[in-house]
Amino acid sequence: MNKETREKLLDAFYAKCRESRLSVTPQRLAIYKTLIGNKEHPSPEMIFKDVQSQFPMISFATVYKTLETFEQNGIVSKVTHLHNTLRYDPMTEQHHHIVCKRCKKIIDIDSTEIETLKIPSQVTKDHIFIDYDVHFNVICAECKMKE
Amino acid sequence: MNKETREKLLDAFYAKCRESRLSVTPQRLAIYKTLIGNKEHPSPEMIFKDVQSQFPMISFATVYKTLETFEQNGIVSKVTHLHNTLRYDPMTEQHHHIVCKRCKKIIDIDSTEIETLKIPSQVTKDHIFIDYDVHFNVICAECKMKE
DNA sequence: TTTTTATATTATAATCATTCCTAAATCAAA
DNA sequence: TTTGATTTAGGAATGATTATAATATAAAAA
Ligand SMILES: [Mn+2]
Ligand SMILES: [Mn+2]
Ligand SMILES: [Zn+2]
Ligand SMILES: [Zn+2]
Repeated sequence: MNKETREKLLDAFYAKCRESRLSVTPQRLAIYKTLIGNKEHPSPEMIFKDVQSQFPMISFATVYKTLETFEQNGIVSKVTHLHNTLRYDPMTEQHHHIVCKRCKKIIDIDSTEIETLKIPSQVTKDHIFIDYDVHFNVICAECKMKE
Repeated sequence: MNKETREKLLDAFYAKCRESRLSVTPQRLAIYKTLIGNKEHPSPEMIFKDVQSQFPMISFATVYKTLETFEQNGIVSKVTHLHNTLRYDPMTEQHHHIVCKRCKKIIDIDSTEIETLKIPSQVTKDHIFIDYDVHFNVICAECKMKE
């Protein structure tokens, strides 16, 4: 990643923080800098270790909290859905799901309702393709009402 | 769900167990029966509670182990991906991922490589649609080599 | 049917990721 | 600068999952 892209992303970070009324603390900046250009989709632990080298006093709780805050303000995104517990399905044929972000309800999608994706060459090229899953993230009717 | 469908699923269960050399224990049968026709995509805890009512001595470990065994033998499937730790992404624009089932490596897919899905009416009908994610599950080159 | 042997189960302890808590520190608005 | 709100560090607490080891059981063999 070149210097200008980096500068631009940093500027955008400051802008978003201002917009969202988030203080730009040294910890937050360090965490964000660790993420810029990071293609690993890192876990909180990886980020913690990374930041720790330049910032020995940082705490785990800060990393978790900061990432959560960043996500809520559109500064980073989460790759993992339904993270807190395992969920099983007796239906083993490929099908896809609607997932409520609030209550974690999972609903099957009618297979006829969704077109089949062509597998990108990037997938087949270097890897053994197994299958793919689509999650439609929503706020369900019940959760919508509760607002 | 009618009786015949149920019978058929149970027969298939016995067949799969025979095929995979899995003993059909009362616990396994009870767990499978709980799953038949279950549309909730239940967690191990939900399954445990359900089975417990007819099988008071069952242990949590049995439920976990059984579900894992079932999954490895194609008897049930897991809805949750990348379940054990959170993973973050500095790129907030919608894009999709290749995920290695073994090492949990996550790779971005070139947006130009994948067509856009039409949002099924089932999704928009009752829910507030937010976005969707596609995970291509693979065994990556490195993991393939290690075999 | 009995014996045998591998496999499965239970109960409990251990682990791991994540969240909670609180006093102290820091930020930014006035 | 003062002030009030926000953020942090550090450690304890929680909750999900996994490991362990002794006992029980299923199913293959005799
Ligand atoms: Mn399903
Ligand atoms: Mn990504
Ligand atoms: Zn909901
Ligand atoms: Zn891999």
